[in-house]
Amino acid sequence: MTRISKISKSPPAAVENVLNQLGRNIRTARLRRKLSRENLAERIGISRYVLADIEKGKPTTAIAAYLGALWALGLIRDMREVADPDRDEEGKILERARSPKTAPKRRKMDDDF
Amino acid sequence: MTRISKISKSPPAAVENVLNQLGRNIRTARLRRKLSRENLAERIGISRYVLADIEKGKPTTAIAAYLGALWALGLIRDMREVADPDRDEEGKILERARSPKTAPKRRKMDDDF
DNA sequence: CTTTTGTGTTGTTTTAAATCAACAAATATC
DNA sequence: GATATTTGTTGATTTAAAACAACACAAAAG
Repeated sequence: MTRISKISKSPPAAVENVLNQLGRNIRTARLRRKLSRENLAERIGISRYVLADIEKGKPTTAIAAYLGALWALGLIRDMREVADPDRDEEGKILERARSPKTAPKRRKMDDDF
Repeated sequence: MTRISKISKSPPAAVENVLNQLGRNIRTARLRRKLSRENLAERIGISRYVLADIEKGKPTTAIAAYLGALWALGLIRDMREVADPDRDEEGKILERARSPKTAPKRRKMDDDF
């Protein structure tokens, strides 16, 4: 936000779709649990306006607000596998390939620190 | 965000863990693909500074930036199942239960519009 | 009908997110 | 060794996200 990024101003279709779907899913989960926006927003620690933005799939909203919604709804577990290195088959192949000069590669460790 | 939300200032452990893990996963995927921060950031449409924040798991960064990173790395598909109503067993049970007075319930439709 | 609750909208204020520049440090490449 | 690239950090600027108030409307409850 602020100095709004290109990715937020006009996200690629794939990102926009995920965002809209996520917002609708959060709304569905809220209604199923018979929670009002105000009620759920309070549990998350945000205002009802931000929760409304989330349900609309607003791109510029802080990721913590989205994750907080999932958490408050008991759905945060769904995030655990996202981008899991063990499931990143393409990445594993690229790593295994290790072609002599694909790019500058600088860090010795790949996993973390 | 400004007027920093409680959820961003001090996220619950579950949210913080997901955030840190997600950042590390994105970093791992980037390194496997031998992309520099600047290179990947350009593809995403953000600055290298924001990508650095993402890899650190910064809570206040726009969700579109995170999703853009996943998209640019070919990992956006992992987001499609998050909070999927079909998988929300607890929500389905609550909906089926329909106890006489659990909350004010206001909207007729539960799925979307 | 009246009251209550939930939601949508608009405008205002606050304030920190995103960017950029410049430098230092680390790593890779030659 | 020297050079190029990547990354980290710090400080300054820009600007829109988040909160808030106030209103209207819808739907449910009395």
